[in-house]
Amino acid sequence: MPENQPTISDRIQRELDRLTRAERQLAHSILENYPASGLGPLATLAKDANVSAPTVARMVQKLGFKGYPEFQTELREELKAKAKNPIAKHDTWAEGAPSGHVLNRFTDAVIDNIRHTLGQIDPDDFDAACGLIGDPDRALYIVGGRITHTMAEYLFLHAQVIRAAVTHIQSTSNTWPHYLLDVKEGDVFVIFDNRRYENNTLKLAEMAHTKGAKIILFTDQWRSPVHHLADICFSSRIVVPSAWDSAATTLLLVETVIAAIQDQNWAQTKDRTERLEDMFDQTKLFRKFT
Amino acid sequence: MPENQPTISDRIQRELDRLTRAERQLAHSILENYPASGLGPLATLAKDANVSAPTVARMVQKLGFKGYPEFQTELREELKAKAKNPIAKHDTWAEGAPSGHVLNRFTDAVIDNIRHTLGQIDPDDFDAACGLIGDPDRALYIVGGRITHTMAEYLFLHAQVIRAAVTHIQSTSNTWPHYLLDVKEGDVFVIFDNRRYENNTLKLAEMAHTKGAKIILFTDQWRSPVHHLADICFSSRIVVPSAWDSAATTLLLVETVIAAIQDQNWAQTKDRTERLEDMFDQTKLFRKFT
DNA sequence: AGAATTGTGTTACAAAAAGAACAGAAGCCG
DNA sequence: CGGCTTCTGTTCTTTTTGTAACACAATTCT
Repeated sequence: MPENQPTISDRIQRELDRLTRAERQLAHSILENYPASGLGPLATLAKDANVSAPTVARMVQKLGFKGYPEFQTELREELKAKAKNPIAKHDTWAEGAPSGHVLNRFTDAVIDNIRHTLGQIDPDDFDAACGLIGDPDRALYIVGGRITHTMAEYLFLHAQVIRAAVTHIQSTSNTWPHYLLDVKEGDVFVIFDNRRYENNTLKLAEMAHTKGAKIILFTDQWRSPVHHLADICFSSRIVVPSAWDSAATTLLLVETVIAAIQDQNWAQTKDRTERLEDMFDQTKLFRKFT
Repeated sequence: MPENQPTISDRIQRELDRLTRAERQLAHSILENYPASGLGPLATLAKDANVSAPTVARMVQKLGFKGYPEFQTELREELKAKAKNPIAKHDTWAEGAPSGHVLNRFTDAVIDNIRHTLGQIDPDDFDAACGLIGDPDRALYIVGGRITHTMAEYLFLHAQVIRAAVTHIQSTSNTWPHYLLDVKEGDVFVIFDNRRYENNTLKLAEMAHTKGAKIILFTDQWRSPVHHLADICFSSRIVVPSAWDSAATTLLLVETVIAAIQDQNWAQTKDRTERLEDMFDQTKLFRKFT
């Protein structure tokens, strides 16, 4: 007896399309901390979602309840049922999937990776790395390998908005030596290298090192050989129940770096973002007439 | 501050001796199905416990609350906190960094995103999606936009190893219409589209849809307009303390999909991997002699 | 671009709930 | 056993809360 009565949360999601803008906004607010927010007074819920009270009343009726009180009553019933259920579905991420489902196994592993990785990071290293990456007086080179290339590109795309003088190098390409021509002492290399470590990447790192560039390395728990040359090294746990490795933790670090350097150079970022938007707009206009 | 504030349940139990008969009766009724019953109207609670309404009001004041509404508010807060803490017990992820450090703030947000996202995924949808993506009889097209392009590429790189007939399309490129020439009914499109949703992506989706292709969409919590055309839609929470959005959750899903379809087609994957290794080796040999 | 439709917030009203005051019941002392 | 204290339920008032009606805003369609 899996009692798979659709929960109110399910119902909201299913009707999401049929809802209007304000109602959707409200719906998300409800799901945000479900079910607690739905159990408060209507007005509070409305305020939290930045919609008017009647919107709440209307949506609730759209969902098939007679009124807000009835909605709350069913929410409480649901909560009661859930509390009664002795099944500890608390260690399950995707509710409704057995705990052995790949969704749950994989997520478990990734969360674990994150915890381990973050636990080993020295905040000072991190801040120092952000200082280097965000420093507009140093040219920034971002290097990725075959798979890590995606991480490199992700960082590149964002760094490009935040600051000038950013270059993205694919170590797998034959053309990378060209990029090294202009490297000066004090320039910064962000290098991604996970197993299986790539020879090209190591060569590139050596050259950069010789030229006196600072090297920040993102690697895995076993550490790329590049780490001997690196000034700062972040190693992520990347093991997951799969034939491949996970880049999720690395991405988390990259995104955090982005957030940090964006804060650090906020004035500049804002300006550059606006100019970028302008240019996009112009592109669109241009397209219109073609 | 490990916030080991005693829960209201604790408070009730501790005060149990100081309560009178009717109040104790009520207290037990509250604990019976905690916290659901306490979140309903006062009168209901009174009736369920076979006491009068003022008894409820009095007891609640004895527990130190100003009135019943305040009691309820705190109950809701407690519920909210509880829902947040299935694993996020970690006040700080990066030990040694203050909890306000961007490393901790960001990680918190991402874990939260993961939790929300996974909680809303229908495992059947997920399995269905994997079935389609892994089906070697259907051509697979992977589409990304400006930023999501990195996700698309990540999936592409792995899918390519697992199966044949995989194509990676950048919706930002002008050349995408060419790729649609050979699309047949039953082919599969995996489309990534986060805000700000891209018009090109929508157009592309429309064409694919017209041709009778199956569409699997990875989008954010507000859902790209493509979702009207999608057969299966996964929406990730992507909000983080940054001017940009987080792709970490999306990546987690993508990696899980990869793990799933790799299991599904293990024999094939193994074969292809070996052949790929061979080819890499040959490349290396070739280089050796140049 | 204008008209019709749909969605949304403000106001006003009705219902309901919580709190206060009171009166009756039960237990506890002399 | 009667008077006192403590507890409990009923009634009434005040406040809060939900809902309905309206008018304005946004959107869509023609």
